[in-house]
Amino acid sequence: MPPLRPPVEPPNATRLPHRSAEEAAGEQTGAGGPPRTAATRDPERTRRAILDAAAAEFSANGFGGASVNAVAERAGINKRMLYHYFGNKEDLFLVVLEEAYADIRNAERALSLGNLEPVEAMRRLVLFTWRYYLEKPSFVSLLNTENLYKAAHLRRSQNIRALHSPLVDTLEELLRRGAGQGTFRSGVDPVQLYISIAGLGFFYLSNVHTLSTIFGRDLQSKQALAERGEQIVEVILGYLRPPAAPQQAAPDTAVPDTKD
Amino acid sequence: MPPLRPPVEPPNATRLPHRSAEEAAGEQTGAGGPPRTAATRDPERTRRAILDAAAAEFSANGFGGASVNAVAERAGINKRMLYHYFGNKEDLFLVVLEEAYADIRNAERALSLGNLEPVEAMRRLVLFTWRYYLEKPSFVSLLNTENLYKAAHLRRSQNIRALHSPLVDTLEELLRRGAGQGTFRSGVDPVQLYISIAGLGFFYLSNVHTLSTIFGRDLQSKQALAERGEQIVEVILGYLRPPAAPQQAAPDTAVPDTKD
DNA sequence: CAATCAAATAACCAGGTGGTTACTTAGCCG
DNA sequence: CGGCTAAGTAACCACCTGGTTATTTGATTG
Repeated sequence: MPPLRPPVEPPNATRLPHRSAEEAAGEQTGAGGPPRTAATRDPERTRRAILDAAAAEFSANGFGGASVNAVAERAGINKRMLYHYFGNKEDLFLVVLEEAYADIRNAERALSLGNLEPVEAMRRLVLFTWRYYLEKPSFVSLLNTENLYKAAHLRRSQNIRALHSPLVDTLEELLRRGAGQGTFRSGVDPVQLYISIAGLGFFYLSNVHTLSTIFGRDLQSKQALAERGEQIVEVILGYLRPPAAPQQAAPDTAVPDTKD
Repeated sequence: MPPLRPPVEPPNATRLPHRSAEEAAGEQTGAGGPPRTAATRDPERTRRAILDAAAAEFSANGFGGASVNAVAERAGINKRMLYHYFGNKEDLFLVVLEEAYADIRNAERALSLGNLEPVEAMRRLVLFTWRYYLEKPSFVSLLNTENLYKAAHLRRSQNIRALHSPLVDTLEELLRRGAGQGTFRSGVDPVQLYISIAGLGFFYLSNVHTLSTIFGRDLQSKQALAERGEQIVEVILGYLRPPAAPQQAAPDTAVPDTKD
């Protein structure tokens, strides 16, 4: 009896043919004898195919539920190659995780929040974070899986911490600027704030299936998702408004505009 | 080679001896022949032992990573009994989930928020939610696992939805009271708000291992946890403050609540 | 053009998987 | 007390698991 696995909706197009259409075009591929081995060797493409397949498999089934056999099949490669390139299941998972983190932090940096007006910068960061999770559900799932294992893999990573300090620095500077001009309350911890920004979206998406079920309401509809994005912005900016009794208003630009 | 499993810290005391101390006391247990079968039959205790063991196993390893052999071992019962009482792995998981939900909703109801002043009631709900997750990490883990499977088990549950409507009703009434007396902004959707309250704590705890790693900061210390609790209260109550320019203050109680 | 080494393959391994078959035994009820 | 059912046990099953062994083959390089 096959082990239960989470549902896979589309016949997932992640399994790449080992050869591109271009390359195969110049030869008689179909009619001839059975091509036992791939005609061309391409370590880079093989590596990429394994990583993509692994990301899909791990995020779909969790670490424990994922099967290296299935990864190899998805990638269209021999299982032995997976061990050749990545050593074992755990090391493969770590590489997938590291890539996922690098991707989001790079996209974040591209926002160039330092050049924007604080409220606008914050709004963009919040919406970016929400939309990133929305567009990359595999990222959400991978993090959940890794936390089930108490970050055992990630903790072995070398450069993970350096990857994240720029984010904290940016946020810190943003909060300082906002507080200086009186549009943000002061004394906000950037790490706590980031966890709030992330959590308001992450939890919604990560738990959308149970939440939809218990509240009897489709939380994945286009409208519901758009509403949630707005909601998160409102919560964060609403929280960041300075308290009614102004702590220390800056003499010049200190108009407490609660725009939006 | 044994399959990788998430770490288990203490030699988990969840495995109950099949017989209570009282019962065993009245007999010569130790010296005699090898007691092949339990001297007493107790379906209720067996059922309970299986459920407790299953909750521990599922939350520690996820659904896919959990092993029914391990559940039986933890519970100190023969695996066949597990199938006798619960049918199969999936049905067992569903019962565990239903129990977990019933527990939190019952505890919530016991708060009697209807009798409290709105701001105080909200503060208590927020802190209760945070502390519940904190004290029952297995609940957090179970929900994550169930969402990996797109709530396939929970969706088959009959009475799950009825279990949650009182929560929404309570929150709705709370928001109406608060808006009526001008301490909360109006037009807040109770479901969105609850997801925010839950998410601010759930995400922190669910992802505490990766977050601690990437930010290089122990987010599980007593102090950090206390700070987070305060933070969540601040974010929610900060958000709920009415906007600076009062929208339309109701002279009496006739607040045009745009509920939903 | 032979040597070399990485890329790739197929077949295999011990042990774990969810689930079952065949059986024994305790306790209740007529 | 006899019989029946539910509680309980041990051994087993086919299949899947992560990982390996032994081998072939493509491409580069001296």
